[in-house]
Amino acid sequence: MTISQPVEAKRKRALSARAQATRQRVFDAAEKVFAERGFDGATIREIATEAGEPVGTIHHHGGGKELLFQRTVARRAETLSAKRLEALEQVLSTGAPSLEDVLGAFIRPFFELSAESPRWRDYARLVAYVSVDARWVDVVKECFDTVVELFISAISDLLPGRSRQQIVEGFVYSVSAMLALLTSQERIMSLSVKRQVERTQVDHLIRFCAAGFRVEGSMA
Amino acid sequence: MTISQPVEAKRKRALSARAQATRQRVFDAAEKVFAERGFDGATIREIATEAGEPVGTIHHHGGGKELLFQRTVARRAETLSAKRLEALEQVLSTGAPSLEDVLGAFIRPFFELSAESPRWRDYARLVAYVSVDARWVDVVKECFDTVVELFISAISDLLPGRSRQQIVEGFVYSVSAMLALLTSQERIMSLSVKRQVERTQVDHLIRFCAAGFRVEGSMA
DNA sequence: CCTTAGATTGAACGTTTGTTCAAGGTAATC
DNA sequence: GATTACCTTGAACAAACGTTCAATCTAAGG
Repeated sequence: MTISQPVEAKRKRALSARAQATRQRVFDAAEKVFAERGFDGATIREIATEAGEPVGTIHHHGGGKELLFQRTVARRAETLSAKRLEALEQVLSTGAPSLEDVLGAFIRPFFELSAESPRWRDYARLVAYVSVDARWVDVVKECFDTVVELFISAISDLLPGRSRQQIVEGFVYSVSAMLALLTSQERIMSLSVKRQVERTQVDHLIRFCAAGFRVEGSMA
Repeated sequence: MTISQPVEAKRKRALSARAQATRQRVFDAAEKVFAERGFDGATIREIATEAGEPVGTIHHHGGGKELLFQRTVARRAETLSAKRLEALEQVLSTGAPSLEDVLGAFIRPFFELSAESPRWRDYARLVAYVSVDARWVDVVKECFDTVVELFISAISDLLPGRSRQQIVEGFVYSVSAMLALLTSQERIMSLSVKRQVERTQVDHLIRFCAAGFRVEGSMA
């Protein structure tokens, strides 16, 4: 017996260019359909139609509906986290960052990506969906908690004396407000006039959250 | 032909005591299951099992899955709206209400009801579910917009000079933060220590939102 | 070249889905 | 007490669901 392979058994073969393109079509379609209909409302067959692939292919690349969903959420998470981390480091390197700077480093990247591509808008809605369903808490933790922890730490440094509990609560409020602006423009619009998320709205959101963080301590 | 009925054809007969009890069992079960699994994840059969009724009864009282869902959302809406309205009038009658008073009149009733009964906690989760899904915007409007309009108006009075757009945005952020506290305690807890929504957390939420509203105008 | 692991395809399977319906039960109304 | 309208019940149905699988094709490794 010749030892033609390392002891660690078999290595995964790399995806061919065609297979890689197929996989991307599958995940793009999954992202769109999951964002529109949620996990339970989406069907493998609708994803297959959207992707222009037969149903078997969805299962082959996705590994079943549940795993496909988790992978779809995870797929863009690293890109988003990297952008946030870069923005945070940029802001911390200035020496004396404001609360608005730090919150902006978390919030702005998502809006920038959303402005670039409708796929990122789908992803935003998907994340909002995931955040409201207790069933995916572990996926959310896996995807985002490392970076969230760094931001919580950075905010704590800016607000000495606040308990971790208070910082976390403020952060949860900020994230839910961010997702509300990312996804429920329709509701804002139906009660108002505008047609699109504008820079001023993101600025408003950031100021709103920063003020909320700062107020802690006053009042009975 | 004797005119035994008014021109307006047939009148609905009142529900018997038994039928009323059955209907309540149906809606209580629907509320619980919809809150746990969402619209698409819930099944009529699980609702039937939860209610201890045969499947046909669910359809009879609910009028089909979609109508049952809408009715389940609407069922408690009036109670909640009435409590909010009462609190708002109470606060406005004092002459010089603070922003915290007005926001508290909107936010506190939901937490008070949640503290009273697990059914209201189910309802809170249901409302959170509904708020994130564009498919139910009309239901949300129908159920809540009248009262929301009054609160927006009251807040506008307290913050003259702010555009309606800004007030609406702030209100949307506040509502999403409120729902986040109502439903995602698990997430707050997993990053923190506590075990229950406490009065101090509701106070914190209200101060957070009020500060966000007030900050508008400063900063570039 | 040959070999072989993976990718592609779509028909088929067993469940579960929301809904329907006809039969029987209950209680208001005259 | 007869009539009538509604409630209750569970079996039955067609459609849609996620998944499986054997056959076929593609292309990388030797």
